[in-house]
Formats: sequence, C-alpha cells, structure tokens
Amino acid sequence: MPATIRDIRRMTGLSVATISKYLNGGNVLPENRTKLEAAIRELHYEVNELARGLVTNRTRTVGVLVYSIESLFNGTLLRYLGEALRRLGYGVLICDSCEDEEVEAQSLRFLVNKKVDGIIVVPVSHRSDFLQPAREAGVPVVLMDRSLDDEEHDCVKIDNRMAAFRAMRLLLENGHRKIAVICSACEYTGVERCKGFLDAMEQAGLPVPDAYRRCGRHAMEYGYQSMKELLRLEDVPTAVFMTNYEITLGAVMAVKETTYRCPDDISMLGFDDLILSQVVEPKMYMVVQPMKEMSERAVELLMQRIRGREAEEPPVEILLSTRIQEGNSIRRLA
Amino acid sequence: MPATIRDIRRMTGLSVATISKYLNGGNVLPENRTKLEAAIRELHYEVNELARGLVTNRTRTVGVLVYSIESLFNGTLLRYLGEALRRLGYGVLICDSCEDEEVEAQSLRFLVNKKVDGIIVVPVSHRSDFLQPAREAGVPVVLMDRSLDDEEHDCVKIDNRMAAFRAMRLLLENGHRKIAVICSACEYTGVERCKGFLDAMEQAGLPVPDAYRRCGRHAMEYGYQSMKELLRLEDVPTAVFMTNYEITLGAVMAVKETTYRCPDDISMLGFDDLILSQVVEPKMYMVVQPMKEMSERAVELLMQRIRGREAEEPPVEILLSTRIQEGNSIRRLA
DNA sequence: CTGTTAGCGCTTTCAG
DNA sequence: CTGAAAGCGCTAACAG
Repeated sequence: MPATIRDIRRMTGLSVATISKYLNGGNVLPENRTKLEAAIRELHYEVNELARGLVTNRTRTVGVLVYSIESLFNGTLLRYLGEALRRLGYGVLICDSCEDEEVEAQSLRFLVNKKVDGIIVVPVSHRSDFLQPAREAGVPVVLMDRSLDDEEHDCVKIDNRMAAFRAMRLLLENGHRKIAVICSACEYTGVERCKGFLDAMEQAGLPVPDAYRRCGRHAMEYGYQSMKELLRLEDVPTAVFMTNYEITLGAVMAVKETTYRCPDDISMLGFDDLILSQVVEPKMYMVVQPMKEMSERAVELLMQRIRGREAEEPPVEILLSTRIQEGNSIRRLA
Repeated sequence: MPATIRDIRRMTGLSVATISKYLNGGNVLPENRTKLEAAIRELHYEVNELARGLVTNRTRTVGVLVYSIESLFNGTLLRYLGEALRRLGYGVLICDSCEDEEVEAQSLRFLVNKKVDGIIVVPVSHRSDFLQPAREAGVPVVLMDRSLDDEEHDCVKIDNRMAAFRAMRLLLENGHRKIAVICSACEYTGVERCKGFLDAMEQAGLPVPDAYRRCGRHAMEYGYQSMKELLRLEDVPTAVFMTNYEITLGAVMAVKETTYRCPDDISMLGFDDLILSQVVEPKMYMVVQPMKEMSERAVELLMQRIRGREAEEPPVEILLSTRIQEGNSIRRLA
C-alpha cells in the first residue's frame, strides 16, 4: 500500500540506485533532485526502515530498558535520554521491565531482534546473564544508575555509598546520635546507600541497633510501614535517613498520620528530589542526583561505543556527584 | 555475525522452508524438531525481526505515543498498556512526544516506518493531521484520554464533562456557593472538565466571576500560581475545583504556604489520584479515572482493528465512568 | 511433511 | 553522476 522506491522510479524515470543515493544524502543533478522531491511529496513516500535496516544492519535507533516505567525516577531519566538521542538523530525504543527479571530478559531480546544500534539499561537483574544476547549480537550496552554484581560494564551512576556517607554529615553535625535508616535491600543503590550510612555511623562511633535498620522493598508501602514501626519503638530515633524516592514518600506519609511532627519530634533526610518534596510540609532535605547530566553522559558513552566498535576498550564507569537540597526537615539538637 | 536460518540449514540439513515453518509454530517431524531445537540452542539463533517484518508486513508490535513520558498519569497508563499487550504476545514501542506537536508528528512517522501493527496515542495535538501517515499506511490508531477536535476517532476515555459536573455536586451539596476552578486551557480534558464545572454552576444558579475561572497551562506551577491568586482575592472562594493531577499538586502546595487551612478555610476537590493524594494532609477528595480498565479497553479495541482490518467500521468511542475518592478536604458550610 | 523458488524494499558494489 | 544487479534474512506459495 505505501509507496516504494519503485513507485518513485516509475514517476521519475531514475534508477533505484540514484533514488537511494538521494535518500541517503548523496549528490544528484539539480534537475533530478527537483524531480525526486516532487515525486516524494506527491507519493507521500516514507522510507521503509525495516528494509533499510535489513541491509545496513543499522537502524539509527537505540533501545532504553527501565525496570519500571511507572517510577517517576525513570520517567525523568527517559525524558532526558529521549531529548539527547533525538538531538543526535536517533530514534528511541522504550521498554518496561515491570520489575521482573523475566520480562527484562525478554525485552532485551526484543530490542536486539529489532536491531537497535545500542541499548541503555536501568536494570532489575543483579547479574549480567540477561545481557548475553546483546553481547552476541555485538550491540553495545550502557548501564545507568545501577551496576551489576558479577561484571564490570559501561555504567553511568553516582557514587551511592559516598553520597549517603556525606549526606549523613547533615544529621551528625546537627547533633543526632539516634539515627535510623530505611532502605531497599533489593537493588544495588539501596545496598550501597545503606553501606554509606553504616560507614558514617561507624566513623562517628555510634551504634546502630537492629531495630534502626530497615532494609526491605523498594516501595512506598515499605517506607510507610517502616516509619510507623520506628515511631512505635520504645526508644524512638531522633532522625531517619530514607534512601530512595518511594521510601521517602511513604515515610513522610506515615509521620503525617501520627502526632509526631517533623522536624520537632523527628528529623528526616530523603533521597531523590522529584517534585514531591515541594508539596510536602516541611520541605525535605534531600540528596539530589544529576538526572540530566547522567542521561547525557550515558548517551555520549553509548555513542562512542556505537561508533568506535572496533576499539574493544575496557568498560568505563562514570561517577557523577550529588548535591544536597536544603529544607527544614532537620532539627538541631542541643 | 548473528546466526541465520541458513546456518541452521547447514547444521540440520533441512530446508529453510521447513525451518521457517517450525519457527512459526508449524508441524515438523519429531526427529526434525529435535534437531532444530538443538541447532537453535547451539547457535543462539534469534529471528531477525526486520527480515520477518519486511516480508509479512506485520511485526506483532504496537506503538504507544504519549504526550509526556514524565507525567505520572502516562506512566501509569503505560504500565497497564504494556501488561495487556505483552499478555497478547505483542511487543511495545513507547515514544515520547515531549509535549511538542512537532515531535509527536515525527514520532508517529517513526512508528509507522517501523511497521508497527497499530498505535495507541495520548495526543498533544488537537487536530488529526499528524495521524495522516498512519492512515495512509493502513495502521489503525486508537486514542486514549483525549479526543481530537476535527474528527471522530476510535477513542477510549472518560466523559470528562459529566465527571466534572457530577463531582461538583460534592461541593454544592455541602453548601458551597463561591466556587472557583483551576483548569488547563490547552487540552481537551481541561476544556471539557471546565464545561462540566460551568454546567453545574449554571444549573445551581450560581455566578462565576471571571476571577474564579483560572484556565491556563497544564502544569504544577500554574496550579500553584492560580491558587495563590485566588487566596489573595478580596472575596476568597470557599471551595476550589482543580481539574488535573499537576494542577491539584500545585494548588495543594500553594495552600500550604499560606495561613489558610484546608478544609477549614478553603475546600478542595482534585482530579486523578496518583499516589500523591495519599501523602498530602488532609486527604484530598478526588475524581478518579479507571486507568487500568481504560488501558485494557484501548488494547482490546486496537486488536479488533488490527484483526478485522477489512471491516471499515465507523469510529468507536468508549466512555468509562469515574468514581470519587473520599477525603477530608471539603468542609460542610452552614 | 518437506524442498524449491520468488520476492519483501532497500543499499551497495561495480561498470558505464 | 547514473544504472544494473546482487543480496540482506525471512516467509509463502507451490510442487513433490
């Protein structure tokens, strides 16, 4: 049904080779160029990317695979990634892993079979097995935000452990000693940020009772539940460090349902400033990741790999730095 | 580099036709099946979807084009859409229009050129021009959430005007007479919901001063700014109706920065319950859309179009009903 | 059930 | 600069 190159040939009398050349930016005689432009317009001709991809084995398309499309964190990342890629003339295929390793593996194969030129992944899996099809097909992969346990990969992220460690200074310098943490035990960033928390506490010579260490799911509900439990302890902490956006959300919600007030009764330090912090009273202190820069660096790195495929250089790990968003959620203790 | 059907032929001695048949679920002799499975495993063979699509002209892939990937509303929709489509064995290509008609038109062409079997669109444009390439290529399109001005299309949405009209009863029955609205003037849903608001006010015989009618951008900032202005009026309204998620967010934020308290000084009725309402104090009354059902109906409708392409039936418009999420944000006036 | 063969629409040598 | 021809990897008749 749609017009093909042969329809253009019929209309212009030129050969398919010439037409193809023109379509790909080659030089043709001015008069032929005019004829071609007219024919293309008239026929509403559009290149069949399937056919083109089949022969060139390149599609000028990159795949992005995120662990959950519903997460605001990923939404933000996707927007910046899309902008950067479009600027370079690349199309973007977004896939959702639905927090499921099975779906993730399947989606990765899907992207490889669609012959994308490269893939950016914010993974749900911890091991690199699922990347095998990409490797076999020679499709470069760049990870974002999360590393994998078993191998080095091209990856753009923050130094999670250090970021958490540094952020903890805010609480410590304000005189807090009884500090609890709520983090995700299920993924790379949660674990690292928890380590940073523990580093800081240890260096300060402070104990961390088991009851102050809530490591569970990466979910609002978990933050909510954990905060409730912390506030029901006999010895309630004076401050809580929450290591991701969803958990921060849940914890804020929990406090609001009690008679405890932030920062008077409980100080709070959260992670990832994604709009929400701005509607919540009091304004949260937050560790903020450079979402835009992270996206741009990931695209940049991927482009290097796509172009310089010959250079089988070792994996690159790019660490970006975080900043602290100031708020009113931390009380200065005597 | 990757294995092809011919590698399998070399390995099994079977013909490409037989192999292709097997790959597409056809019957082959048990011993051949065994051989094939072994070869495929050993070669890590994966179908080249480009080649397959080129000949079949179908890709078992549908495209989803949303006006902004960053919006929580779309994130939620995308998750449900993805689940439904995957269940049917369809791959999903997600594209972001970045709130830009230019990008939207370009993305639509991208999807058409990738030969998706159908497209689901939550549009940013108001007119159907950008859908032309899909129409020419015979690719069915189903709209979600928003209609287009100039033409009927297959569309799954709520009855925005009626939903707003009904929701207003909540305010009216609680004795409110001075009611303001903050809505988006830029897109279909905002305009319709505003009409519903006006219908309700008119039927109740209540005036709506211009100052009570804030129709602007679909953005948190607009909700914030508008609410601030409303609260600075000489004659402050007793209640405000906010007609989308972002505006609701901004309005809540604005109130929190004043000495006004909800619901004591100002009653609030919002739209779209996306997690946030749960962290905000007091709990908001909200108009809630059936996101999951909407997604499933859209997929269902698209599938009908994809299968029964022969039946050039007239456009179908599916209207789903909303419900009210109860909260504590509305005060009963004497 | 299996094999042969002719394309899908495009790019890409290689002559002219 | 232009054209003829080969073929990317796969499916789909059609014969056997």
